[in-house]
Amino acid sequence: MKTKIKLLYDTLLNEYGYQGWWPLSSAGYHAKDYTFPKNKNEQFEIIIGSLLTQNTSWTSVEKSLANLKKLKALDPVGMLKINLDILKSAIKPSGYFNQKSERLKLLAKWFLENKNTPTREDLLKLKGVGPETADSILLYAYKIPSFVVDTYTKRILLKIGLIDDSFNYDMIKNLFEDNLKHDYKVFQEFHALLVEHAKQIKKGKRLLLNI
DNA sequence: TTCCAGGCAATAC
DNA sequence: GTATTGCATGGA
Repeated sequence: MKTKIKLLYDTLLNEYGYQGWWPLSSAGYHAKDYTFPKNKNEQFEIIIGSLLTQNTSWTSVEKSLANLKKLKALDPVGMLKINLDILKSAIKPSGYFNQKSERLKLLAKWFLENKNTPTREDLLKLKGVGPETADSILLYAYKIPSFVVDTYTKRILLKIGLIDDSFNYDMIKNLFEDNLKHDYKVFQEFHALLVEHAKQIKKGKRLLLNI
């Protein structure tokens, strides 16, 4: 028998289709193509995108990424070299630019010094990287099946009654990971689908799914 | 104008 | 150990 989690996945996929995350400045969304990132620079772009998108809309992040690209700071070496004040103005659209600029610099340094695939614990030691950002980096930059839980995820599960308010980040993460095959492609789609669904609900275009 | 957006760290209690 | 607060911009 299918768990409610799997049913939710099938329903969302049927409703919205493949999401093609993580969007990249060069390739954009890339539905059904799970070969990204194709190189170290794309991997780094996902990492800094995951930091920039904290508590900020993706459209704001896209502006910041475009600014960084013009300044040749969308790769780790360029990020390390760029003047701090110029960096701050480049990422201004994403908010929290004082904190984020410092953390981007540290991420670039870390990325260049550590060539091996990081563990979740490695990532959580980095300044500005909490549970969601760590899982995003693992899942989208390194293709490791680590489920990403964001505020949307919790809100949707609450709404359909799969959890109550006492569930914390790790409990929700485990709920998904215990009920799904550990396939990074499924984890990537599922998280992206939850975000899309939440956006549709906010726009008032979708009602509660029948699950 | 107020609220919130693909959170996290520091501080308060 | 849990709860609260600051961080900052831009669009609805």
